[in-house]
Amino acid sequence: MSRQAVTIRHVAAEAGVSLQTVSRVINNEPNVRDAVRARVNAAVERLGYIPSIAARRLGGARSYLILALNDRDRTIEGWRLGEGNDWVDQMLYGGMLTCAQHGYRMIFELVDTHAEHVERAVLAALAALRPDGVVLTPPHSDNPAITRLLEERGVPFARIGSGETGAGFAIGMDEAAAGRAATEHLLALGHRRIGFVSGDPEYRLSVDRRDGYRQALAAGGVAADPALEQQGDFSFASGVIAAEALLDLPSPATAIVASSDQMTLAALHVAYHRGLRVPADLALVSFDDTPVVRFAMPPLTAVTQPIAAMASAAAELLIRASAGEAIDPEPRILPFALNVRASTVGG
Amino acid sequence: MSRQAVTIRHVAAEAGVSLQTVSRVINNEPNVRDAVRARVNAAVERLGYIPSIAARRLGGARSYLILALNDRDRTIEGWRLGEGNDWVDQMLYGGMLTCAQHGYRMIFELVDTHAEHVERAVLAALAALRPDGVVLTPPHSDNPAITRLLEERGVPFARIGSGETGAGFAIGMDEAAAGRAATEHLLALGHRRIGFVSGDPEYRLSVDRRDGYRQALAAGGVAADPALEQQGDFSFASGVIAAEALLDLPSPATAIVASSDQMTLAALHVAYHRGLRVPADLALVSFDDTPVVRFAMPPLTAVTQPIAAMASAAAELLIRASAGEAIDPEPRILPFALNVRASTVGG
DNA sequence: ATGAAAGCGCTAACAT
DNA sequence: ATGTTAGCGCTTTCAT
Repeated sequence: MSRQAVTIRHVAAEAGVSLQTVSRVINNEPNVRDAVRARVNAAVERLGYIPSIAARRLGGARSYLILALNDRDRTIEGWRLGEGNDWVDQMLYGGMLTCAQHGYRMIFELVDTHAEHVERAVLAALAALRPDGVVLTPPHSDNPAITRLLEERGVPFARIGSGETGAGFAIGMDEAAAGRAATEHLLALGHRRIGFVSGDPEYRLSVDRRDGYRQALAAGGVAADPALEQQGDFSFASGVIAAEALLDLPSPATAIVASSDQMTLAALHVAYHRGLRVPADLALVSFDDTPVVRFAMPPLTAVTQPIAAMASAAAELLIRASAGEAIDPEPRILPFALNVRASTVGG
Repeated sequence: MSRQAVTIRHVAAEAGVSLQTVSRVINNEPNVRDAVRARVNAAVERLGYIPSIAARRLGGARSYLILALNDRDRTIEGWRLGEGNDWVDQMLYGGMLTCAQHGYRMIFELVDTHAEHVERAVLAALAALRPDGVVLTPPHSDNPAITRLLEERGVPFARIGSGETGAGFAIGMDEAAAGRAATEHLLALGHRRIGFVSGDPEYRLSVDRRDGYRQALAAGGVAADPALEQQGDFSFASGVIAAEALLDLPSPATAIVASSDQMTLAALHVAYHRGLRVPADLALVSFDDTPVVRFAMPPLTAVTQPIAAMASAAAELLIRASAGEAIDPEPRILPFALNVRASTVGG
């Protein structure tokens, strides 16, 4: 299939108008009489005409492509391990479908945030694809090397999971509020020794969630104990170490909030091996709410990130922005949910 | 960013050669002196030149795009439910990375196999993207409306999970052998009343797996009992019904092979509610080996589909085929694995 | 409201 | 071995 079956030229001939008129019709531009418009649309329908995205990009200013950039190492590791992390799926769920609704396509790429030449990788994708917009996911969302480059180039972009102001559309959830909600839930259940396992500090949300935890303790009149705060990196292994530490304290934690499902699963694992009952001896609250938490024994209470909704909002904003619409640059804060399950109540 | 920053023209000027020579160098074509080639490559490097994929498609015959087509309803349902099905992830894992290695990109699209106009949807994607190859996944792989269309158009395509011969590269695993292996595993453990829950009959593999089950029983000298064969559709709900039926038999099943993780999880669920111990009272073997089986209690013995490997092979074949290479049309049968876990042995 | 001409960044076919 | 000439299928001026 080297030549396109039906081009704008065929449609123009079929409808008896110029190429330009066909172009106007398929792009919903003004200055076409209704009768002509109908005639062209009929010809498009009859011939089954679909514009070539390559030609549209080359001729005009738009590519009808939205580029989604994910962290290479973490994404591949997730795929390789098959831990059930569905970040990518949820992003596609929200992003792809919204793009499709607007006649756009989402192209998904992996970029290594740590490479000396992040810029090279991003520039290569920009040059090859010339997307109308770029969706950044953590930790790219707060990577100044990337955001600066996009800003310089004038490419509209969205930062998912970032509450920071600055160039690009920030779309996130209130991570601190989520940290508070998780902690308040445990306080309401009567817990006073609540441990917190934070995530990779490279991720801004790791700090925000921990701050929420501290706020909730303070508001609940519970003195902060630095020993109850452990540093993790989202991984199962780091969760094991953190949980061991929290349970080895002279006055051990009776509840743990961990910043990722894998770390919470690790805490569950540690509890099991110590003969602790969950939630009776140790209550657990997780973050992310990936599928595995529903299959854990007991199922885990967890904070849900609205990933699909964030991706959808990002795509929508970028498409409107690239169409020249002026858009409110304020950060969009999307609601999270705390799904209460048997790791904190009943069981 | 309406105009491209650096084009082939800039490179040509920088290197002091014609556009054509630059084109030859970036496409690794012959008839360029080493000295000139080096000069051009230096200019490319210095300017950070990356060819526009749109221009390449328009000018030449190749788009450097591989299109992967998945079933719309099932994929979206999987995303919505968040059951942990990682088919899409594994496909991207194998497909995207292999494409990237060859300078290609994989574009992922959803097509409803049931629509009266499947052809319309596929044609639209072909016309808009003009991919160099198409990867079909079940149930598209065996959908004649799609394969015929691709064949007519001369678009190279691969059929993942299809053992059937015909146009396109068939890349699958030996589903019957997998059904046999699962059954033999149970026979070896002494089971004689082995139930089988098949998947959606629209999927060819559903039939193949069941045939393998029958073959293993026959080879093991166990008489087939039609009551031990239940029809499911891959879903949890259908698995519950099937498991209830198998356990309600006058002579109930002591082991069940179910054609999807969700159906096996359903059987586990039913067993739990009936107070049956797994594997002591009921042994379970699953198909797919998605992440959730590792988190089930007990973890499930399961057959692993080599999805990433199949997607990788598909991408590789299509890229080579679109480069004009003559390729052996024989089906590629990739190895599966039976991961033995506590739902059949020990506990 | 419509059309004609030019050109986007590349590659194919044809020179040389 | 290298350069020149035409397009590819659209959108963008600019005319009318």
